[in-house]
Amino acid sequence: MTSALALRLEEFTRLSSDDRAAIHKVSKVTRVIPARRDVIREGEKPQHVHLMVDGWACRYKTLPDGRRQIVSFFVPGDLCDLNSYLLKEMDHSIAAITRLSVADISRNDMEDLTSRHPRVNQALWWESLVHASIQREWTLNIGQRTAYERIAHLLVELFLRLRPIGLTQDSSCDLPLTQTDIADAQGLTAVHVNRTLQELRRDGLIELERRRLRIPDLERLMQAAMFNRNYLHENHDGRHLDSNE
Amino acid sequence: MTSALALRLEEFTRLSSDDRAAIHKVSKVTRVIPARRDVIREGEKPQHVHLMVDGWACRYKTLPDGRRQIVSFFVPGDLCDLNSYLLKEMDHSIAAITRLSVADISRNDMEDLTSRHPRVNQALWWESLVHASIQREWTLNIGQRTAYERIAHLLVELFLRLRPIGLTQDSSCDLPLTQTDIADAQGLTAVHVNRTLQELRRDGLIELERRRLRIPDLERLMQAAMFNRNYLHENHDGRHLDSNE
DNA sequence: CGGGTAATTGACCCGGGTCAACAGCAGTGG
DNA sequence: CCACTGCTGTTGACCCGGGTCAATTACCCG
Repeated sequence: MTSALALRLEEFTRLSSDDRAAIHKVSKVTRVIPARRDVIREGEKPQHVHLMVDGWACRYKTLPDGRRQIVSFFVPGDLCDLNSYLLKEMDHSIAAITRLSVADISRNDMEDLTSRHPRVNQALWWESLVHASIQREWTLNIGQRTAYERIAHLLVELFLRLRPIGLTQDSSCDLPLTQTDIADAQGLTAVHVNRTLQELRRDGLIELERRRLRIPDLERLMQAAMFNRNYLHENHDGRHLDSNE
Repeated sequence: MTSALALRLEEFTRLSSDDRAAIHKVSKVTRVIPARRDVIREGEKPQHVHLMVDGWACRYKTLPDGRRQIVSFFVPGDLCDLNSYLLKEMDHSIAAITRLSVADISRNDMEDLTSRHPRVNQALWWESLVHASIQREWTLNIGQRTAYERIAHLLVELFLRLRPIGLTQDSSCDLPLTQTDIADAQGLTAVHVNRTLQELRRDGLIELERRRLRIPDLERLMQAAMFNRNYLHENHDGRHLDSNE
């Protein structure tokens, strides 16, 4: 079975079976974290690259008075901060949303992987550029979109991120987020998220219950969100690489 | 005279005079852009790394209906997206705020610099991690802080970023942003920024006129902003490198 | 069945938005 | 030197999206 990371990187470039094997080797689960527990906390010293093998997680920051902002979600195949060992301490925390299987990859293993597999190396950098781009889109999202657009946008983004790693079925997917999670991610309150989700349902844009999301008409939801796919830098089969040299 | 980029990188690590010379060579201004003009636009293909040599710029994104979000500010010594040539097209635009001198660095020159100067290479990665961290802090800022806190936070951040590159004088600095710029960056309206700046002045936290900012008591302003310096990952003299191996 | 978390609802409120007028000031051209 | 233009900053009156508080109602799981 192909690892989520390999599937993800193949969004950008074609990998050899050798590349895939190397990725597989590095995707070995080293820790299983119960839902709602921290993976690593602000202030700690980053030692490893964390690869999400299975389950969902989020990055969050808090203010002294307890206000909390989720700044990103992680799904399988995502990894946090390639080079983070350069930093003295974490500026944020990472928490499991579901039960989470993580591969803690050492700096050495990472260097092995990237130096022996230039294609993978490049794909990893692409991955981190995409994450930076997502972060910018979130800034736009929270800064400019209305609650209705914001939530629609988030749902589309997550759906599109789950697709290449095989975690969607047709027009639906699991969505383990609580309304409070969505609220913390979008700078809203849970109450307002609840009301806005009802509006989205009423408008026939989504069906959502029991942690299960269905998007009857993706195009229409994207329109409601003013969703512009370009920020995800989907590449497919790496054709672009050849054309960009 | 030392280039802003070198000063910036020396926040992270000590550079040899050889390193500094290499940075200097790459900091040659290739373009001067009038204030308020785009440096590069969403949809274009990124060809170079852009190094801000002199003047201010911003990254922004827009929605189809014209809403605009500034997602970052650039000051001298900042560079955009080390590896952006991996992407097919820009997901955002960059605009000059003041008259702007840019060094467009080719992929080759970049590779020369990084392969021949490992210290610089590492420092550049640190730089990009810090930018990612700033982006996350902005998400927190817009998502959770009040207008008053937000603006205070932005002013502190900019002041602290200007300091290592020698663009502050004691407790003051030039601040070429208009109130509309601040509004677009913080998800507010210019009207509200105006009122909030007045509050900040009234509370004696800032003096601001004619594009000149003075912060009489930085500590107090930081407190008002709930400013936590850790996200800037200031390192000083690179002592940490030794301790992290 | 009990206890806890997540979702929902209602009543009310407020931070910040909108709209519109106006003032200050810099640069330009005559 | 002044009039003109255009941007930036300021102010006032009014409004609304989303917040707050608090009570219920599902669910979930042992």
